[in-house]
Amino acid sequence: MTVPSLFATSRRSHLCGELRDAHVGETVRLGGWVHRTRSLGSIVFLDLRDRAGVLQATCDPRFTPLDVIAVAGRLGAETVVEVDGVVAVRPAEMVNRELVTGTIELQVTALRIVGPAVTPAIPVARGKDEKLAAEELRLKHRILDLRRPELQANLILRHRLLQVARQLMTSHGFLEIETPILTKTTPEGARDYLVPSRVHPGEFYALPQSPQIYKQLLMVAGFDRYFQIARCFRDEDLRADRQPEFAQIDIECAFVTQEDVQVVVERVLTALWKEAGHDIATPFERIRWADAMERFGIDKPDLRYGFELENWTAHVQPDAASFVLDGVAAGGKLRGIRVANGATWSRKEVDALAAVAKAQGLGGLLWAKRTDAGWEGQGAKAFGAATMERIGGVSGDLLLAGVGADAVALPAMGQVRLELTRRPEHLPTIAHAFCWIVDFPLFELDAASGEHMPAHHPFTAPHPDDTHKLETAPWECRAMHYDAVYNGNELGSGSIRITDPAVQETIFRLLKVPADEIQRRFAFLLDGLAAGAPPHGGFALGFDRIAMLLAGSTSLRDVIAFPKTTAARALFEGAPSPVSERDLAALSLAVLVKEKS
RNA sequence: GGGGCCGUAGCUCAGUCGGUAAGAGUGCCGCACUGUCACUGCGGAGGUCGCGGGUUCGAGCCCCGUCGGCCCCGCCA
Repeated sequence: MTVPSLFATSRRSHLCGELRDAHVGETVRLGGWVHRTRSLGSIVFLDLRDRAGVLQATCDPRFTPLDVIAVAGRLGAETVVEVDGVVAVRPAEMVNRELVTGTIELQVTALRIVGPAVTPAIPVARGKDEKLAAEELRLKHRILDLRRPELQANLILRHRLLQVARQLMTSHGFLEIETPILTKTTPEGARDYLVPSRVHPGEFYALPQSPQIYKQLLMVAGFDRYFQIARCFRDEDLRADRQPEFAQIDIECAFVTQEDVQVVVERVLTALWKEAGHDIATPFERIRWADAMERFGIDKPDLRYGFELENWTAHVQPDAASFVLDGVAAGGKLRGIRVANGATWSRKEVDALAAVAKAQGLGGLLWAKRTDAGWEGQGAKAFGAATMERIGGVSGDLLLAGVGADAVALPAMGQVRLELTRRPEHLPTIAHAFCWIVDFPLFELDAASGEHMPAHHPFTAPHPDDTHKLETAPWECRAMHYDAVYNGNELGSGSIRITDPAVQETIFRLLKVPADEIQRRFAFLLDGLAAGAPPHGGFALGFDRIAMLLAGSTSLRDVIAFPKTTAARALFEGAPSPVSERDLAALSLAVLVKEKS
């Protein structure tokens, strides 16, 4: 007898999928779902499935009562059964190498149907080339979809990652402290989910967009190192990598510098990647925000690829086309990308890239191909021979370029670069490319309103070297704000916070937040800062996104048990849904729009 | 708020130029089968072509609207 299974209960001895050669000869009792059946008449094979895997249970008249074989032969998929039997070695020629349990099988002696199942609306067991059901159906019949080994593996991985994060944080002296879900609007700038108060008619709680203010107050309260796997809610339009509710590994610590926080975050990420089977190197490369924009045209560069942006402005010669000269004279820059072996691209392929650049607001994408015969292409004409000479290139090169102000040309060329990295012939040079983006601007211009907004949130401390600019040139201030970036994905954001009430007031003044609004929204934070606040800072990691990346998936829905659709609906449970007039009245609410029929 | 793709049997899909009777695979039901592993063989049932309107002698196919799903922009860290 081997060691008893962790999963043994009064009704079973093991999980189906945990049995191995070492269990051969043991009499076991199992419970599981009928994954598939193969009835040969007198012999029936059942694939029994549970969260540990699939095991073949064999019903054979040599060891199985005939009435049991009869029942087994008519079992429908997804029926829950309990079986008794003996673990046996399979004959050598009957081994199934595709199953972890493929060298053994269960010789069934008894079988009970404990959970009859209607025919599943979408299949759980799938053949090798069989496609998944439409995602709409998978979300509607989520319990069936969740039975699929792939999603089981994803949620099991997610669990392990959560435990690793908790363990790492705890071992570094961080305290897990929960903060309210029913709270007050927070400063992230997304739309809030609101919850009406019954006892205070006309008043609403907001669900937290993050525990930002609470975690700062916990520092003021003396808890020194805090973390939480925090649920956050943002009422914005969704994407494959955005859900209306999501989890953050939320971190805050006192008496720290930016580097202290980064070390902790690097340790968390190292532990998480390790748990998923990857060894990564620390410290991560630090890239200043301004440099990231210059080199990659984006604040979350994918460092697995080259194609860095080049500044060719100084190469422009007087014989270049007038729109190039005018663009440069107006303060624009010439930003280019060099694609080795790109000269063989078709006009159609280049035009597709140009469309990407134009969609980003660039006037047009200039291109030039270098062949043995020399330069060709509209870009070569627009620049002129002298400029092309100075830009240089070797035969086979494709040069791509855009002229314009940094605010337009850099992001546009950054998107062109991203398109280049997506081409199948461009393979990543490394698997895991982490970096820190540091020295973000404190403010950014909001295109819609023309007003300055906090680049991160209004509690982010100005960079100490720029604090003196707060009065003279505030929009040039850099911030103590840093992002962790992985393979072109933003994993999280953090900052050192303002602890000087005078600086905080200056920021609010610059943002034109009216005094009464400051009082209404942030008094409890400002009072906290006045009550003796330690220097502090923190970070928030997007946990779902990390789980998605480590699961090798491209959608958050694959790592969330019950996710929402892109229209923020829950198809499985049917939320949101209308409520009765009575319920509305109790909340002193009235619905203005007609219900959809 | 905007753009794109999709919606035909339980599931995955085909359905040509608008034309007689809307098909396949799988699943489901029935029968046979003692070593299968996406078992096999034979037989059968199964359709509001998402929904509503329009054009037409005639619509799964064309047009308008609408609902739902996915992807993207805006928005959102």
